[in-house]
Amino acid sequence: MLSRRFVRENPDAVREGLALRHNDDVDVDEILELDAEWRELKAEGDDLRHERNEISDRIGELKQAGREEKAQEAIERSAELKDEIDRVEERAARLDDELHERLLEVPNVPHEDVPPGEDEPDNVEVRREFFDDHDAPADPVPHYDLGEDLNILSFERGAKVAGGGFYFLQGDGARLEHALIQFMLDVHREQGYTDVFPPIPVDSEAMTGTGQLPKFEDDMYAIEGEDLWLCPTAEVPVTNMYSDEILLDDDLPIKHQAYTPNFRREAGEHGTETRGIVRVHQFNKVELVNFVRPEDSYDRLEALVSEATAVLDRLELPYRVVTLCGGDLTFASAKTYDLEVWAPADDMGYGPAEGGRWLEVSSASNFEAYQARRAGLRYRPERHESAESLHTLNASGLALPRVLVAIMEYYQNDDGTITVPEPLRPYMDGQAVIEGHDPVGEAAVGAGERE
RNA sequence: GCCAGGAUGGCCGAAUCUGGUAAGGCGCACGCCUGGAAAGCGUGUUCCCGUUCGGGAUUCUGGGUUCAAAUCCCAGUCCUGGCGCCA
Repeated sequence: MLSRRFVRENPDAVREGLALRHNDDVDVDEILELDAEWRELKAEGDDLRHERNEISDRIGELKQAGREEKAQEAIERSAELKDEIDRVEERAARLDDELHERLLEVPNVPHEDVPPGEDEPDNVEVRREFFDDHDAPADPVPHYDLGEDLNILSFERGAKVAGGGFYFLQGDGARLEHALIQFMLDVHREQGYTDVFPPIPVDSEAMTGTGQLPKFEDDMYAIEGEDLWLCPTAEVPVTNMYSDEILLDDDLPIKHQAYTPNFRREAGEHGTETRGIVRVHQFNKVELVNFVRPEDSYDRLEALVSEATAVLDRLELPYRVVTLCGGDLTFASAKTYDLEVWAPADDMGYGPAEGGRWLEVSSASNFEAYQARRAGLRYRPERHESAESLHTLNASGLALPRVLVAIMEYYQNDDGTITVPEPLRPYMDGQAVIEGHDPVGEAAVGAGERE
């Protein structure tokens, strides 16, 4: 969250940031008024308390000296003050709570590099890789059809046990998923990342620390009867793992990677564009989380993008990097780059001239001190006596299902098989081609092909 | 789940029984001292308000008793140990 002091001293910067985001839910003037009123009441309450503290000290002295009558007078005065303090502070506390709640709903102020714009089409392309002589099949089958043809994907069975938006990976499909996870973890370990495996349920405090709560409650799965939510992204447990701690200057930068399943309700997000495994309720992801000194965070953001794209580079999948415009920027982020992989099968609106479409597989964001302030993440800078907020960043490295989509569509062969990208083969006992599996059960027998 | 013990500053730790200035140590920063350093001495090292200076809050959290709570009472959270259950 933004600090009270920052909002008080830079209201115009906050207003401009909101305008760039096309956010008109936040009323800065109202917040400033609340703040001014709260400060006035706090000063009043502090003065009253000061007076009462002095009287209280005197009572002790008078009692010691045996001057009961004087002491009794002071006790009466103290009781009067107590009532007055209760009145003033009750009002102050109400304003304080209100102010806190309002501030939790103020998004981060975008960095000056963030381009104007309302939505996806306004994002600015930074670079594009592997397009010059790409090797996509002429007429690729969409992953959802191919996956069921090969019996490596089953949506019906997923829906049977958990409902729509869940799916089974089967046989080589599941193997490819495992291979990708291990491959990504190995790539990032080479880049200096330390592995962590976090708890999957997270509490409300953690969700508030990274900014998912209070605004985005509807996107999360809640666990009934507990103050717990299913992890929507490893960003939540990993960023909060050092909450309310003070790290040493020597500890920084910290680079953690975490593989976790992620759960999102995605209410109202179903349609042709999300068919298959492009937008599902549960997906695996390797997440990169950085804790850095404030002065290093923008250099780190650039490096983070390279660390995430290294996976696509090694897989030789066509992709591009875009800078998100103000309107597309997420709540807690000051600047974000999206990594979009090319899925050639479905020619949809959001895609390159070659056809197909862009699929976001990672968002690399600098949150500056926004999350650190909410989560209580601090460090002690060298040659400073007191602790201050550090900066946090994260990027997916990468979200699995969409990478799987890209592989299935980009590396599919004319005979309906899929070539396993070279770097993944060591993780699949050297297997080079996914040929699919025979269907299981009576449905297979009655499938019609035989005379 | 049951029983017992515990939670004090960046860290360690005293004060809790017996309510009245949160001791001391370590680390770190600044200053003094020094040719320079070490040692030593002093100041500082959480949050909030206010211009220096000051004031307020803060002993896990929330209530209560009291003129006054780290201290007494109630509830909760977490940690440790023991028992139980369990992949």
